[in-house]
Amino acid sequence: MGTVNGESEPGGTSRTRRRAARPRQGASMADVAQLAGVSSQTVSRVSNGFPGVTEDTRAQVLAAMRELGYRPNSAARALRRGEFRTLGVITFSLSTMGNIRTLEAIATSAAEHGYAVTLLPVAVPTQDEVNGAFSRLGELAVDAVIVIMEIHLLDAATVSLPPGVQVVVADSDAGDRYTVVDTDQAGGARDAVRHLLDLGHDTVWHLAGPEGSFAAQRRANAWRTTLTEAGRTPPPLVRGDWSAESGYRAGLRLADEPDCTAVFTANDQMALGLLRALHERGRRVPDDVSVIGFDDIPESASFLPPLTTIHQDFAEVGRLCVEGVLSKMREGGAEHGTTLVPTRLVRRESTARRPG
Amino acid sequence: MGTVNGESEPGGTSRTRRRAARPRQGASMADVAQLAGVSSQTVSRVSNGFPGVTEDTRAQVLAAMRELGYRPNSAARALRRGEFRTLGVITFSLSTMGNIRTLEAIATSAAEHGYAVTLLPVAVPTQDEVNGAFSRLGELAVDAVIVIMEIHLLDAATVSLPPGVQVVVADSDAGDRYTVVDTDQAGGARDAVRHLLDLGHDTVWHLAGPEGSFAAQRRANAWRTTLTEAGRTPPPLVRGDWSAESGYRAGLRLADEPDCTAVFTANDQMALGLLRALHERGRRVPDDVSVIGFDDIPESASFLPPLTTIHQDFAEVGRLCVEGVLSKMREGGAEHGTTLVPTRLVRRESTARRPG
DNA sequence: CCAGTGGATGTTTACGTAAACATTGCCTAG
DNA sequence: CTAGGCAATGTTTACGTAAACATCCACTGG
Repeated sequence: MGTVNGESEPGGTSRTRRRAARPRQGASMADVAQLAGVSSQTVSRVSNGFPGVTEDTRAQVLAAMRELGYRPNSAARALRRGEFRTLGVITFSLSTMGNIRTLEAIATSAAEHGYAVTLLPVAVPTQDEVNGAFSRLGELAVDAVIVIMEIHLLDAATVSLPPGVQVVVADSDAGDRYTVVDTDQAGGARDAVRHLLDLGHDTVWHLAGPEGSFAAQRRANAWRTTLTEAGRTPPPLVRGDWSAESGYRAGLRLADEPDCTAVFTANDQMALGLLRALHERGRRVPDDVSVIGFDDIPESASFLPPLTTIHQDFAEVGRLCVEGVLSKMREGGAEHGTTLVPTRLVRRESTARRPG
Repeated sequence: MGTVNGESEPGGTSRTRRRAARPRQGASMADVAQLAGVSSQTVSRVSNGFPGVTEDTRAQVLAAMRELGYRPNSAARALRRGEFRTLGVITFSLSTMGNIRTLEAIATSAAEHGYAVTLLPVAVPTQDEVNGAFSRLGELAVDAVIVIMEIHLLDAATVSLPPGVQVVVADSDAGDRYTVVDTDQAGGARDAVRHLLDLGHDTVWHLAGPEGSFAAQRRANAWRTTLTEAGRTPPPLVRGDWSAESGYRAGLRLADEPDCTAVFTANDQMALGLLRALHERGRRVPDDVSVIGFDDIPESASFLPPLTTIHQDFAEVGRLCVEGVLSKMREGGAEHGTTLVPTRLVRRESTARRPG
């Protein structure tokens, strides 16, 4: 390590020593300016694409930049401009496909706006962990934050944000306290139930997600409400845990319900398990039982039969999160509210008119 | 825009105007220092937990920090220290489970080392896009880069990194040109084949991944080599595209091969489809046909029957990427090489002794 | 009793950039 | 022909932090 410096050489100027101490520094504006024979301000103008520079001068500066391999120092930029051009994303693990797709869309959309994305993973969804993520945030180089997290975790956290840092929350329904972007869970569930009622089914069974999940709860509520409003009696709720395996177990039970001709499953994975159980029990889909899912994961088009489902536009959610947080930054807006992203019914082959 | 300034007011000092122009700035060290009645250097010492500060003074400074809601400005810090404490991750979309789990482990591990993670998504895996990501990187506030990408995409790219930025590549086999951390694909495939041979099967069929994938290629090569070394004749290769649907189609074909008693599938999704096809054709697993997968996705334990598979430790890959890149930064090492993360055979119920 | 020592704290400075202001020189209108 | 104006470029300064160096003071040992 020490051998690199060559400190034994006595004549080293302080400049040389500094360089040696921080070898990763590249060329600065001053270096480029000197080589190009202009002032550093002109280099800055070229670097930022500002007007007021002759074509000749610009070319000369660009040449010098290339020769020195100049890269603007983003720390100095951020310090000078007072902003980092970076968005922080707090998310509880990347375990669900929806979160990931949302994150991906956020990253892409942020890049389009010239923003980078910094990830703040929360390993365990405890209150402490979430609090920790938010306080670490204070020291982090971000201008705004997007939280992808169910609201009950956020609720528990003592959220204290650095001044001037805006927040948008995805996957939540706390529109009264935060700016929220979310899929229209209720609308999607309503469309699913209505689709089955329109096909002539007397009622619709529901295979719900776990109790802890607000998304599951909202879908279940909308299912119940829609049935009640249509004058039907909601059958007993069947609960899974989002997994295909839990859908399979639920399916074995539902296969034994003779008057069960239509099932709305709270996600596609559980629908997959359900399809398998019904198939094993000799209940044909869609001839005997219609099944509709939720999410429209890539595989659902390849299920047997291809699954009718409710498409969620995660990409749009991510995009709106970014736009929302950027506009809040510009306008300093503090007002809350929820932006709902509509779902779309995707008709495939797992639903049909009521038998008989 | 101009209306915000209130420029008509004549008496505004330049200081006031500056504040108004950048309202998001919080308290600085100077502010804390003034309130605490100490110098800003002392605040710096407290902020960084340096010794040489009386307990009294420290308490006073901390109180002042709390009162003003002081947060260190990370841009100024980065500028001063010459490093960002941030790792960049370049990845081609977050479409595969493996990449995501690796990314998650990277983020967690980086956080443990006091580093943040910035995401550089490459929307389309074209040469231009990859090049673009690498050049954007130059302006980005990162000290080092981890690339999660198959090597042929990286190969095509004209990779020019800013000086001093170290790189580690995951999911690749270019150990001669980069520092690589990867799952031991060949070892895993070999274990899978040997497991089936040990169970008495004459030979092992292989349902491979798509031709474009190096991971698929390495698994297929190891499959062939292991069979040949054991003196068996490799059956014709069957190719899928990683999807369950392609596994199902392949399964329908394999079900008609009477001497196919053992199949090594290049991933668990295809194994799922294969299981379904075999079930439909009345070929019992594992009684008639043994099936082994690769990856050990969470669902595979719930397949019917639970899938014997090769566990990939994505978390370990991510962790090693971070450690590797950090140690390269410390030591300025330029030497390349590949670190292999071992796989593990997970015995469940889809494999059994050869029938008859 | 005083020089010496070392811990606590203060002062100066530079990091690289870009805003604000200053200067130069050429072109045009009167 | 010259004042005025504008485009191109240069100079100064501050952003917030932390390293390096300077200072102060209390205590110790001879």
